[in-house]
Amino acid sequence: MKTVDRSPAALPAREPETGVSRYALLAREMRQRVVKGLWPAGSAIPAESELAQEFGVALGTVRQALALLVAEGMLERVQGRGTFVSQGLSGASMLRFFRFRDATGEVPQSTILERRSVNATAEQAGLLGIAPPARCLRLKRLRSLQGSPVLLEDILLPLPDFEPLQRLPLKSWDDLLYPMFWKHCGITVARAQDELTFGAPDAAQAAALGLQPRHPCIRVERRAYDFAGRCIELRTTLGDAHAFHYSAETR
Amino acid sequence: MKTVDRSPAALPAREPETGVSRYALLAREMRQRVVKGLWPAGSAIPAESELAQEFGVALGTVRQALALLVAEGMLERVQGRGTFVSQGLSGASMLRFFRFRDATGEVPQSTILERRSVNATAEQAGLLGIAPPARCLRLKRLRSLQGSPVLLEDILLPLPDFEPLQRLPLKSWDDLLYPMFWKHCGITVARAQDELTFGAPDAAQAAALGLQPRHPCIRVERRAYDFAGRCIELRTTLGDAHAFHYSAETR
DNA sequence: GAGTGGTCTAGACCACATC
DNA sequence: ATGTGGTCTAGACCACTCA
Repeated sequence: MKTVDRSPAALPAREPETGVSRYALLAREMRQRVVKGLWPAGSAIPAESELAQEFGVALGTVRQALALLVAEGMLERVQGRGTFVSQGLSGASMLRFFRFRDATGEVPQSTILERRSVNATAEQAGLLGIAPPARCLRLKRLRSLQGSPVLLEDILLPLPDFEPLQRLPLKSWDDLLYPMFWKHCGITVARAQDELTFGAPDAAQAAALGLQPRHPCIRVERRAYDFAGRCIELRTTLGDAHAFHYSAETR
Repeated sequence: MKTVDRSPAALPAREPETGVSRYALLAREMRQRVVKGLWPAGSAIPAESELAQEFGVALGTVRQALALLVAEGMLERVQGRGTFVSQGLSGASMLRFFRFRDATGEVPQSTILERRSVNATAEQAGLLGIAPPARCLRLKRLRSLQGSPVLLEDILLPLPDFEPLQRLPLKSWDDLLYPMFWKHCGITVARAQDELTFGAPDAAQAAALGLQPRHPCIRVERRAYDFAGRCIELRTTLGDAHAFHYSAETR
């Protein structure tokens, strides 16, 4: 059987050395461009045809790489308009773990109870990937629906990345935190990992939530990451266990 | 600009009438073949090239349709071997919502406490899509780890589909239910929807779990569906809230 | 109308599994 | 050796968005 003489070059489907496919390499390169800020969040990336030309591959190969990054949540495609770098999670609301009456889809009001800079514990510093003294911004935040407190949050953000939030007047804080991360600190939240457990609040926590001491609560421990995979937030959220309601699908 | 004369026919990318793409139509057809049993669970479906020939489309179009069904969990592809119809969920273990000490990854032992045929309530019949008198098989089942009861389940299965389980000697029941559905009733569980809430057990339930009356519990309400989208199981599971532990990712 | 992503074709070669 | 899915090419046309 004769082989076809392809021009300009008959490249193998995979890198012979590493065994990594070409579209996977493309995806890796484009991921780097987002992480390094060459393609900022919200901006449009070059058209498929341009990318194909730049990387010297066929259109279909570029599309395969793009599909990977779309599945990861890093890119978003809009027919007729272009391909855009994701702005990251906007809310990732803790409210999805709860169901409070007469409050479906509503954004709860936020009150910052406390804002201090502290040294993270060794464990926290390890999770955040920062070295001692591991300076952090610590927030205590109460979230309310129709005037009633529903969630109490304890948030740890590494400094100096979140320095702008240290000075920002508490009055000008928004109800949603992640858009503020982006607006004031240029930080995008790409992914959040939540661990739910059952537990009781301490006396102060119960009081802040308007609950009896030792009232059963659900505790959500969150770790949030940026597109580089770096942990950029540690958060503990407490809410009334009787309001707990979560829906999970398996397939 | 001249158009290329493609043979044998220049079909449009979409059905002009419906606006549905060709690969979506292909996927719909193949989905039907699985639902109707023409392609039974676990069997290999025809090769890509055969499908392309049968449907009169290019290979890439077939691949696009297959990718859809793989994403749905209906098909599984194995390089070099072929494409197979999924056997469905094997476990979908309730244990993923809990963390009992010294028991990670272990399959809990199952004991059937009760097996009766009952009439479903109107609500249950509606969910199961069956008409009155809505005969069902009702199971009460205790699941234990290292001899200690951990989960109490109340399961409702529509008759006559699950008739074989009505007669099967309780001794020959397996620890996992879904493989039994398939083995004895030919029913595949494609998808399960779980709703988690907080609540207290009644006296009998607490006793069965070896807990104090009113001990805090997590309640899991499950609806399981086959590939045709029909609900084929209603289940309520109770477990100690202190053992509750769930991990959720947002991206 | 120009530019974007979405769909589709008709091939080719590569890597893997099985006999 | 044969057959499978996985990767890749170099085109074409379609549907959508926006200036």
